[in-house]
Amino acid sequence: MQDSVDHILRQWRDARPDLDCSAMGVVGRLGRVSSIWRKQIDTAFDQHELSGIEFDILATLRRSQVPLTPTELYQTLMLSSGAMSTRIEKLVQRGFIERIASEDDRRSCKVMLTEPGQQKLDAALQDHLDNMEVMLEALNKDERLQLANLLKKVLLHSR
Amino acid sequence: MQDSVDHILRQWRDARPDLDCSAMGVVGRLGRVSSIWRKQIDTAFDQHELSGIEFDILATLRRSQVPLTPTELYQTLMLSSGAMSTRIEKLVQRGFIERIASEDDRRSCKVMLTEPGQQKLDAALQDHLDNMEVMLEALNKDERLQLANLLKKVLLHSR
DNA sequence: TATTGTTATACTCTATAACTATA
DNA sequence: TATAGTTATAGAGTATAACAATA
Repeated sequence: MQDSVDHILRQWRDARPDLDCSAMGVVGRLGRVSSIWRKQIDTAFDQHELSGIEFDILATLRRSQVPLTPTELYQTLMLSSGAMSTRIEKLVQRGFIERIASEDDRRSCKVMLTEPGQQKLDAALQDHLDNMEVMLEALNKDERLQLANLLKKVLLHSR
Repeated sequence: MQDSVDHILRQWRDARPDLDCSAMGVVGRLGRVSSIWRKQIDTAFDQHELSGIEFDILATLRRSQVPLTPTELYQTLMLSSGAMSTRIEKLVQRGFIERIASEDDRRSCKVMLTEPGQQKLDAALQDHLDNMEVMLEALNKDERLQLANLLKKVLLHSR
């Protein structure tokens, strides 16, 4: 069975038989899966009127179980402080989070999930989990574990 | 050995012990690897003053070995016609591609690599291949094949 | 002086749709 | 009428840096 990457690899073999393009078989496929999954994930978030980053902010707060500062959030989610401020403000306006002024340091604040924010996240999270199960349908339990372990190996090496 | 996704999974287990978040172990890791690799790939392209899409356009023309129409290019690379026109014009201005008017259909044209364009692509491609070898360092031959095959299984199921 | 968080600015990239020329 | 390709417009998202308040 041939996929789109096999087709590309064949074209390269014809056009540049001198090159070893085997790495593309891995990197190219991972990029394509990521792109397809990204769209599918965003479609699920769309139904809750959340962007991927808005979901990530709410989810980070939810699983931490404690309020976090904007600085902690932008460092965790690898965004600039300015981009995080804008995102936070939009979520505040929609009533999903609140800023709580710090008592020790009057420059700082903590960002906390509101009750509607938690409900919004929990609903989106459930759909997200269901969605991921569909995305993984092609693989059985053992293959999922294999894939996770190979990716973990790459991650631990990259860091 | 624990990676960042293990940490997130542990947080979810504490905050929402009722949920099965195991799919995140696969999908989350794939997203992270993709994001890390994407940056590393773009860094290599940057050194040749090419964006990822500009590289893709030149590479598509190179491995096809024949001129392609803008329509074929935007369908292959999944961009809008407008976005493709803009990209093509920039590459024409830099002398990497040329538009050849069609003789049969005067609305249409073919996009062809110039000699400098081919040299630019070949240089960027060599660096890209070297770069991918580094990205895959963590995995041996057999593991790379396993990873490619698992991803291919996902791809064939998604299509 | 340094740091926290916000705001203003400018930039990149895109899709959409209007548009021209041709089929 | 439909199609190929271009152009104009507007929108989303970002990083950067200027900024105000506080440490």
